[in-house]
Amino acid sequence: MTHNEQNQTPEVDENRLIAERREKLHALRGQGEAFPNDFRVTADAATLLERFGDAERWDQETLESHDEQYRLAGRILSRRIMGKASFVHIQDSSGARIQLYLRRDDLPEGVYQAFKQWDIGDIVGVTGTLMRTRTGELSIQASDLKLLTKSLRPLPEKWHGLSDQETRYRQRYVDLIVNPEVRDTFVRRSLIIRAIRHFFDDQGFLEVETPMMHHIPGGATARPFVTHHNALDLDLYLRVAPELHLKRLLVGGLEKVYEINRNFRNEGVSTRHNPEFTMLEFYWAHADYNDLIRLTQSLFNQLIDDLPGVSGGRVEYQGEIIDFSGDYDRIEVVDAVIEHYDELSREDIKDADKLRAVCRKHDIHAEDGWGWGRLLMELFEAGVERRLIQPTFVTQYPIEVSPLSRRNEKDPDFADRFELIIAGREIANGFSELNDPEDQAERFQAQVEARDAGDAEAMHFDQDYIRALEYGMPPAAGEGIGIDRLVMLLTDSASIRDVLLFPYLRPEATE
RNA sequence: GGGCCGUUAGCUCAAUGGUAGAGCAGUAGGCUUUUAACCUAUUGGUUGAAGGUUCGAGUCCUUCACGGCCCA
Repeated sequence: MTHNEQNQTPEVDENRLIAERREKLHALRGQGEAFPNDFRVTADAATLLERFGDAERWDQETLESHDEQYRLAGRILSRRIMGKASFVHIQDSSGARIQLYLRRDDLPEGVYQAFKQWDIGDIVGVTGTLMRTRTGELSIQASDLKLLTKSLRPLPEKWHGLSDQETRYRQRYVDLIVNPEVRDTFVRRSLIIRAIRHFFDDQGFLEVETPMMHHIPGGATARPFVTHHNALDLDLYLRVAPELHLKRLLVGGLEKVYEINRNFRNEGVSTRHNPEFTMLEFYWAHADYNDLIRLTQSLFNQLIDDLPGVSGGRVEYQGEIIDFSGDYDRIEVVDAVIEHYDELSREDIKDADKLRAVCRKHDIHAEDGWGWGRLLMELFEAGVERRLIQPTFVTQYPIEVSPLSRRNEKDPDFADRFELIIAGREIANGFSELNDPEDQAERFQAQVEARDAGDAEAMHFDQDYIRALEYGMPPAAGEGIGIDRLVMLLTDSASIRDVLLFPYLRPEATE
């Protein structure tokens, strides 16, 4: 028995197709270097198709006189062998597919014979000139061809491709090879994140990195993952949010900071939740939540405008047209709830018994220990949130559910906080920051009491954070934007798994 | 956590409780402008796992695993 059960057992799914390819590989080993790395490309498929794609301007005659040699490397996706000539489609690093025309007599001695033994999935290097076929497809007429990597496993079928969701997520590398739209999604994700960085850099924010491993989890109400440091014999938590560290930086005088990084929350997995996910958080001294709203709106206006394929700030998401242009609607939580629940009036809002009764009436989950603030939010989430399709800033959240936010000066039971709701989902959450160390200590204490009463998501008391506030944190505002959910919106993806290269899945059953 | 659906050849899918099949891929042969190339022949299965019912189970029942969708 192996002493490391985590490591995979040897391959057991070796089938006949793989065995045949393995034999071809063994033959290759006998003929010299089987995995050469001396082929260098001079062109890529997308660029050639872009530049020479116009069939009128670049007809066969013009291409012949162009007479330039190109070297491309890519994976064979399909083959049509017609005796002493063949057509092959390869897909290269650009993601585009280009056809090769191979004629025995154009290639060095023996190359064509060797090629006929190669397989779909093999990676090849081709040297040749451009041509246009009788049916008008821009192709490369090969003068040389080299096998760069032998593929041992057959690719999914050329026509139906790979559609099994589980295999697509588990073997994303195969999904990326055969489903071009998957590649497009992740290219777009990268563009979005780059644009966000660019925006914040432009606004004078400093990108920082704060710890992923915390002694005291904090910054969000969520269950953390626990891990263990062996040498120090110490339990550590994977961070649920970077908030408290970023605000320590405000104390330290880094007054405009942002971080784009992973958070980890120990909760269920669904089409909207992955145990690890990417969050943007940014903090801005001498600004309040109204400044954040303005900044967020300009971020979204600009981001969506610059995105390829978007016009007029409109994006289609799952059949709904979402308009990101202009100013977004604003509504206070209380107004939204009163509007939606006829039986509630403004005077009832701080009446927990009344709210609890309304929850019961609408079959909304409510726990005994919850105060009016928490109940109000349950009513909001159950009845209102999913109806907010167009971007909407929902403002003024109860203090009970906002343990790190600054109190509203007119009604200290509420926080100067907002969430940006789009397509019925929370996309951003921001607020004026609480920088009163004594108030913060009391709020931590309330969280600890909730923990003791059984709320596993409640926060811990972070003494060092209080100490930092006691040195004085400048008045500030801060915000978090869920990158995965944003990318879902902007790639029309129904599931968070479709915007994560390697979404979390349970381990595959072994044997 | 609950409900519904799914898991059959490498891939995509069929198969009234009664002989497990097709297309693509593969293999062998033919074909020097094809493009889901074509023509001929042909290989390939622990039907997710384990039990049960039955003369007989891919199909019915139970449990489990994994996945999808919805709900909390």
